[in-house]
Amino acid sequence: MRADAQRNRDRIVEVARELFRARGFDAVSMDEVAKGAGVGPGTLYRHFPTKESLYDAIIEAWSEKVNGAVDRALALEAPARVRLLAWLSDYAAMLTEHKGAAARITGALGDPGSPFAAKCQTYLGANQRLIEGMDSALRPGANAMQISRLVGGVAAVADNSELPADSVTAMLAVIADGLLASVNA
Amino acid sequence: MRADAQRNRDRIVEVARELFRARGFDAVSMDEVAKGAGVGPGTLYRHFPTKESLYDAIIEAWSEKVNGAVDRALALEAPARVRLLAWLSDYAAMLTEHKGAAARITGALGDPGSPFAAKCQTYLGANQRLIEGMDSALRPGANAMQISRLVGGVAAVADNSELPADSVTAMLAVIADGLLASVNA
DNA sequence: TGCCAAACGGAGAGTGTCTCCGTATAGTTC
DNA sequence: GAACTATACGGAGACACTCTCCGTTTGGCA
Repeated sequence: MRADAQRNRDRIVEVARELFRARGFDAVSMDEVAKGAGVGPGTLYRHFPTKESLYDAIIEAWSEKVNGAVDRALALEAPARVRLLAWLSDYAAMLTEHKGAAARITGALGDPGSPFAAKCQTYLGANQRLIEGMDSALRPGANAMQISRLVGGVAAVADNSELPADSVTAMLAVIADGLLASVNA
Repeated sequence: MRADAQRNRDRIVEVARELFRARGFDAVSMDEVAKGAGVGPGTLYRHFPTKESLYDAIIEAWSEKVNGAVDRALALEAPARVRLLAWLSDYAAMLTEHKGAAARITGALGDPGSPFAAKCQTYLGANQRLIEGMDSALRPGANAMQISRLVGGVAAVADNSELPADSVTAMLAVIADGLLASVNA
């Protein structure tokens, strides 16, 4: 890649990350990103053929964080409930870090054609590792996809309504206890 | 209201309901609704100043269904878990009846300025009635808003990903068991 | 220095929500 | 039934957005 192209790409990602974080995916227009980065719309679309692909580039680094969070949760010397809740909280926090991300990523969980497909695989894999690491303390039937969707739902609602952290924690606690419940009916 | 205006309004609502149900809120344009109802865009906007207000008119009748569902759940001669799950399932089913509704309504839960504010009050009231009718079988801290959001989150994910009914039921079961869990940590 | 593949950027196509305003008509009054 | 007026109609178009095309510019190399 030519030096000027690399420079422009970097500036676009930087500007877009800040704009998306502050105001959310939908509320920021591509023209705005282009103007903020000092390039024309054509240049922006040369680097990122769709708005979603730009978004994907922005959350690139997340995947790495995910596995770290699972490792931390599994390494805790604590009851299953605490370890589970630690992971769910980290997971939800990562999903709500960027406005609009939770709904978008959770919606892409079952769609191999999505631009986020690779990230979804990382997430699902992380949940799978957690399940295996917890040695069937979870209810029968609990699986990575289900957990991802449950937490994704909570995160999407939290993001959408800008809920305070303790509301989110309380909802995640309900889910954690539900996942740990021995089904009795 | 003049007779022709009433006729047009009725036709618009009828056409829009069918279009929204089939293809979802975002995928249907107002021009399309206008054309389908045989009126001009100006007429459509005369009756419904925003797209959301049209949506609100369409889901008008829902509120009545909600209280019926609570009554049915409370009247069941069955363990708390069964009654709770019955209500959560009904609630989620109503939210996913129209594509896009779950996220929209759940997002409006805490926003008094939303066009859906009245409907949200109905939903919250229904959940409150359920809580009171279940005589504190629920975990401490569970409240109408929290339950609405939890179920809304599941419904939004289900709607977004077009999940089969049994997946939704499984997720609601997790939430129901979580809500019934005696918090032990 | 000259070349050219690569990158740039802006005009504009296509689509969406919503508005303005001249025209048509329902309902009332004589 | 005719005239009148408030009400409703409908389409052109303003404005915003995503994304494309293509003539122009420029970085990197021989």
